[in-house]
Amino acid sequence: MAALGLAAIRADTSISVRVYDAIKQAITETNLYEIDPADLRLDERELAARLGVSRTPIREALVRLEHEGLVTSIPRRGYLIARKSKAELIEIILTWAALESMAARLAAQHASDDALHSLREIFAGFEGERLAAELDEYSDANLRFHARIIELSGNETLRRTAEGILIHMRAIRHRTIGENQRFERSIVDHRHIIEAIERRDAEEAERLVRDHALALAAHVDANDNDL
Amino acid sequence: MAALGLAAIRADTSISVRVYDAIKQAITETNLYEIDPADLRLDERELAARLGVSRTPIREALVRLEHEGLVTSIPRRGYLIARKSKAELIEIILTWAALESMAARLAAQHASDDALHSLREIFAGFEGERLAAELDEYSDANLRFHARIIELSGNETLRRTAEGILIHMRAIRHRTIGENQRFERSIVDHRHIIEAIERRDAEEAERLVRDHALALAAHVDANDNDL
DNA sequence: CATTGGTATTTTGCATGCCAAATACAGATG
DNA sequence: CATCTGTATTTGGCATGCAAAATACCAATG
Repeated sequence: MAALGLAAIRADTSISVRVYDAIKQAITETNLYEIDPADLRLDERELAARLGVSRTPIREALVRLEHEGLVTSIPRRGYLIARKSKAELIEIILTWAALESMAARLAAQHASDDALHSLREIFAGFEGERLAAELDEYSDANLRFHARIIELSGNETLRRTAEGILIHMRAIRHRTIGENQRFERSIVDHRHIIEAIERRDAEEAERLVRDHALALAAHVDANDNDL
Repeated sequence: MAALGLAAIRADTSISVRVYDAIKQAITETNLYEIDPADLRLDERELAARLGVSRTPIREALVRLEHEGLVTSIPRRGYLIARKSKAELIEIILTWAALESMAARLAAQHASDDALHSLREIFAGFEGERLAAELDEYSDANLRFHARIIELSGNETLRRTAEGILIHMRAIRHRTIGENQRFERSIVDHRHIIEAIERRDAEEAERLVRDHALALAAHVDANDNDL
């Protein structure tokens, strides 16, 4: 009986988490900086009507999203999609730098060789001229690389903490990777990071990841004045 | 008219946030590791009755608390106060180490001299024998010190991210500070950290804060086997 | 006596209704 | 014509009701 190895069926897709996912995805896919400010407003009743549910799960989802900083609540006025100022974007990058650099340290110390190998695979196929041609795909790989370092730390608390910030990093990457020759610098940095982790040099891996992120912060600070 | 300097009255203490605060405080003040496991259960109706409100704000508060990791939700079963395993406590300390060390770097770079001065004031009066006598107060000062470093970073995103972890740190501190001669080591570490920040040595401040936290993690790992 | 099957009870998840706060707007007033 | 005031409308906050899921309990059966 117990030999069957059945996985528990999870009917845990409650309406409120589906609403949460739907709103989160909608926000992620929208370029927040090119839409009418009036569209930033999230009307409970309208959301409920469009998703075909009542207002209760909508409100629960909005409470969660507010906690992640994706929406802001104005008491008695409702919810707005949160646009980040340039100063806030820099704060986000620095916070991410803190978490990812610690993750790199932990990954170098504890992750298995097999797990580390997955880091190289992310960039497999992105060599030389292909890089510039498929910038969009590279930008995705870029994000996956940094998220993977967090995962390799094996620290679930760290991962969950970083998860709430990753979505904001996504928006930043898409807006900065295309500029000048940042991707050349980027791919060199990544190789050095991988090498440091693979040789189990925790201090160096931590330092490289932090400096890589700090450079991004400095870049956003110097450019991107249209935020 | 505008000369009166009136502060906007904030009726923003909605019931749901007051419920949130009340439950959070109740959890914080309880020694989770010495109570009957049956008392870990949070009954929506009971909470609503005891706080004199309906279940709606209770649920909103619980959703927030779940996001912070203070309670866990079991679908269709309700909410439980989350007890942390020893492994989870170590994860929490390492995550805190990541955030606080970055905060120390930023504080050394950007905080004003006046602001930095507040770091010394926290430990004013804790000298020599008074230390051992009033361990409880020292433990509080200890926490305020580390929280203050986060604040001095001037990074609001970092502060909010760390806030959700601080409450777990509180539980850890209370359980470890009393052991052997940790507080002697602790107060020396703190002095070095303050000095590094004051002399604007960002790299060293970051390193000292991180190592201080890593030492705590190692201590919990080696001792505290009764978790 | 152990185990299974069914029923009652408890409890969460969602829907809906009401109320109060905030805004928008129009009319009045100087 | 500008401004102020009162009213209507919109909208979020909370209470409550209902249904489904999960458990607890009990009886029936081998």
